[in-house]
Amino acid sequence: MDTNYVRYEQPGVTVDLVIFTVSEEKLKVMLVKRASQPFSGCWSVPGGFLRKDESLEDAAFRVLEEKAGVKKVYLEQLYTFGKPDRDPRDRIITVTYIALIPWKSLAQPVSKNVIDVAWFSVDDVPDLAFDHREILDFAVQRLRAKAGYSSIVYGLLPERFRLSDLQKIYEIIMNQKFDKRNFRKRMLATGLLQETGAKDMTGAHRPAMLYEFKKRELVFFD
Amino acid sequence: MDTNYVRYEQPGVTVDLVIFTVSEEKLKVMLVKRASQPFSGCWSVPGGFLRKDESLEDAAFRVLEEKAGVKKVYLEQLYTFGKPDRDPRDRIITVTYIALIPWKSLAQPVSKNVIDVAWFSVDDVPDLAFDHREILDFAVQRLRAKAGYSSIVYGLLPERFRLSDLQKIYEIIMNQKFDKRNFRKRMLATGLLQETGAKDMTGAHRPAMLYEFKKRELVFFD
DNA sequence: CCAAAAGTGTTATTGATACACCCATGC
DNA sequence: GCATGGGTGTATCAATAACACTTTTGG
Repeated sequence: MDTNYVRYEQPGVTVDLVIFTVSEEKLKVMLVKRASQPFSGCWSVPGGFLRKDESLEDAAFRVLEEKAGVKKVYLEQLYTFGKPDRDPRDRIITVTYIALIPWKSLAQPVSKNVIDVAWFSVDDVPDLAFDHREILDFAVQRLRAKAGYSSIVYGLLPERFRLSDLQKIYEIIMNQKFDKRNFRKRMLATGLLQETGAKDMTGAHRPAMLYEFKKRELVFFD
Repeated sequence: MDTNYVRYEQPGVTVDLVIFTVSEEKLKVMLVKRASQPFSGCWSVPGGFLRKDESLEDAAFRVLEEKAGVKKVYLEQLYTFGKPDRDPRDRIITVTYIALIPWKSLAQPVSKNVIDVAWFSVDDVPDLAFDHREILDFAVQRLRAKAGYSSIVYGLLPERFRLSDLQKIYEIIMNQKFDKRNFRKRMLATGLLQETGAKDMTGAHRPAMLYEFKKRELVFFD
C-alpha cells in the first residue's frame, strides 16, 4: 500500500454471501428478492454494506444471521468483485463469501417475511441482479473443487450423521455416484471421523452408526 | 447486496501485490520502502489506491508496471483484508494479488530509484508495514499449496526453459528435492509441455532440450 | 416374512517411488 | 580426457477401482 497516490473518490464496499445447503437431493442456494432500486423485485444473493468498525468477516456473519438466522456455520472468503460498472449507479466493490448450512439447522422458516427469501437449486436459478450470476457460478465451482481435496463438505452436515448421509452430500455436490465400500474405506482412512456410540433408529431397517467430524475448523488448502 | 442498510462512512480501497520471483536458488518477494506516513521508511509490499473507472485487476496491473516495469505476467487475486484497525489512520480495505515474474524478465534495474525497491528471500524479510507480514505469509502458503496441484509455477519461468530449470523452481518453492527421472516422467505426462526444436547451448556440457508451456493461461483449481 | 438401508473383503489396476549408468558438449 | 549437467528404464510398493452378499430393523 502506498499513500502517495492521489486518493480518488472511494468506492462503496459491500459483503455478499453465497449461502449453500443441501436438501431434496439438490445443492441449493439462498436468494433474496430485492425491495429497492436498482434491480427492484429481482432475485439476488444476500448482502449488505460494510459498517464502520466491523471487519469483513464480522459483516459476513451479520448478514448471515439477519437473512438465515444462523450463527456458527462454515464461512470462507470467495473472491472480491470490482468492475467499475457492476452496479449501475455507484461504484461498489463487493467482497464475497461462501457459507454452508446443514439443512437441519434451518428448521425455522428462513425469514419472517417468507416471500422474499427462498432456496433455489443451483442448476435452476432465475435471473439475478448485478453480477450475482457470475458470483454464484464462481462459488459453485469453488465448492465443487474443494469438495475433492478438503473437508469442506462437513459444513453441510449436522453434528452427527450417518456415513450414507456423507456419501449422499458428496454425490450431490460432485454430481457423481460412488461405490459404498470404497467410499467408506476412504472416509474412515482420513482419520477425521469419530464414531459416536449412538445409532440412528429412524426407518424400517438396520440402524446406522452415527459419526461426528473430529475437527470442524480444519480445511486443507486454499 | 442490499441497499436498504444505512450507508455508513465508506472505507478506502487499495490493491496490494505480493510479487514473487526466483533467483539465486531462493523464492524472493519484491518490497518497497515507504516514503510517507504511516510507517514511513518501513518496508512494505507494493500497492496503491484503486482509481475511479479502474477494475481491481487493472489496478493490480498498473501497480505491477509502475513498480516492476513488467506487463504480461501471471496475476491472481489472493485475499481481501479488512480489519478495522489494519491502517492506524483511515479505514482501508485492501484487495491483494499474487504476481509471478520470471527472473529473466527483470534484466533492467527494478526501478529508477533503486534504493526503495528490493528483492528479499521470503525466509529473510524485514519487519513490514501494516499487516503486510500476514499478507506475505498468506501468499507464500497459497503459492506452495498451488504448486502441488496446478501449473502455477510456469509463471516463474521464461518462455523457453530446460526441464532442469522447471525442477529447480519446484524444489525451491516446495523446499524439497525430487528424483530427476520421476520428475521428468510426471511433467511430460501432464501433456502441458511442448518441445521446441531448440537446445540450450550455454555451458560446458551436453545441450538441453528447451521446452515451452502449452497453455500459459491454464490453472486447475481456485 | 418382506422391504429397506447398513455393513463388510478381496482382487485387479493404476499411479508413485526408488534407484544407477551412459551421453554430449566446452575447455 | 575430464568435468559438467543431460538424458534414460525397470522393479517395487501404495493407492484406487471394481465388484455382491449378509445383517438388522420396522411393519
